[in-house]
Amino acid sequence: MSEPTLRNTSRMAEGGLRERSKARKLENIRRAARELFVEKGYDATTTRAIAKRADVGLGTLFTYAADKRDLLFLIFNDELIELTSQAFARENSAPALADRLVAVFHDFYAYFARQPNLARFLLRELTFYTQGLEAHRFQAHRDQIVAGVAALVKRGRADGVVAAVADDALVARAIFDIYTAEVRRWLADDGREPKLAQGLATLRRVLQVLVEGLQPRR
Amino acid sequence: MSEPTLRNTSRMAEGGLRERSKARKLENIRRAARELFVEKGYDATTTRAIAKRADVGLGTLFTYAADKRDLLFLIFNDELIELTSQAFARENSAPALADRLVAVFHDFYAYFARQPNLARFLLRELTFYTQGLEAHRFQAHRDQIVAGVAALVKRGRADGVVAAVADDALVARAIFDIYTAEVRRWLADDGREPKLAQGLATLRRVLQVLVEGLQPRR
DNA sequence: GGCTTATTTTGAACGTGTTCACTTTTGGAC
DNA sequence: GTCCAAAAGTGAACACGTTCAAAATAAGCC
Repeated sequence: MSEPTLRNTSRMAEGGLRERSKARKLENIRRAARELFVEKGYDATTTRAIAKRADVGLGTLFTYAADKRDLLFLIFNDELIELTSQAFARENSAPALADRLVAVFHDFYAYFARQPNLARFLLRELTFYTQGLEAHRFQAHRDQIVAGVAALVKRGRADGVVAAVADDALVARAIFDIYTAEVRRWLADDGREPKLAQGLATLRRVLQVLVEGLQPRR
Repeated sequence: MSEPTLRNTSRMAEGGLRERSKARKLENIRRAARELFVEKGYDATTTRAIAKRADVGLGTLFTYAADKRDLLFLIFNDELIELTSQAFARENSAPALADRLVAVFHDFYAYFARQPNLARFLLRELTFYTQGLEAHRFQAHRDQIVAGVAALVKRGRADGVVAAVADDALVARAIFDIYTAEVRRWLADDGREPKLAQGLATLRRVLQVLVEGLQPRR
């Protein structure tokens, strides 16, 4: 009665009906959440509204994301990862290290400037973001940025523009620290519309302090 | 009929009944909130519990603080301001600038290590904290820390341990950027109990990168 | 004292994020 | 096709932060 061949065929069926419908639901949720977050902002978007627009039950949301914050990163992790690979892909050989760094961070600044309100929530919610289905992915992304900066530093040594005593990872850490602090300050300062050029100019000035160092020349 | 003298006396009466009872209520709320935040943490403490312990109505809370976050800073602004003046008051003339800086930030690290869970919330909630009755006080406190660091840098120039091209304020900003980023990382990394010595050692290493600079010596 | 006005207090009511006991759907065995 | 266990979906229910119209209280004036 049972036909092994047919059974196999139906079994595989592009991952099965279940998986396909799960993927479709996830995509619906993604789209609905992105639209609403961008339209109304993070706080003003309710989980009920997301569920309604995605055409799923309210409870279903929380099988795809641990909580509302996780829902935010479900969306923006993708964009941030894409953004990071773009930022580091571009060739970049300015004579000054500070300019090479600013060129990389420019992409992040531009991305945040496009949606400053949402960016503020991103930066706020990522603080001590360790629990949640998307949290690990975000942490990995973060490490990748630091690794990219470290690679840039290494290349800088080869080019003779970097001659730090500390190892590349530690230098990258100092650079990343300054970036994270400055991007926060930039978005906090300019109450409503942050100016891209101004933010990058300030970032460059502070990075330049790091490049030059503080101690007297011997 | 009316006696001017008496009228004046009753009018002043140590600020009047109303003001005294307001001050007493505020003190009750402060105490209740501090106890509960320390006992149970920020999230687990409900505004209803604070109101109950302070022996006031629920709505009354929100005439003394704009929201729950503001309630947190109503308490910790006092401690942080006190902490800051202590941290900068101590005499401090180590030969290396990095050590002078670490000595200042040591007090902050120690304070956070004492209550790491609450510290995480403080650092999380202070991101883009501009609205609320206590927000302005907090921002002022923040500026005071940066100003203190700038003064320390200035003293460093006099002692010959600092010879940066950039002005003091900019140098202080770079230092403060590294501090804020590192203290966050420290509290995030060590899942449960952050190690004070380890955190300070890491901070020192990153600050040392700034001191030494990145560019080749000529 | 009484009377009026301004200030302060209050908790019921609202909208929210999240949970969980229950229902529905699916995949596979016979 | 029929059945069963497992997986996925669901919304009523809960606990919470916050608001606001109404009540209570204090101040000032005669």
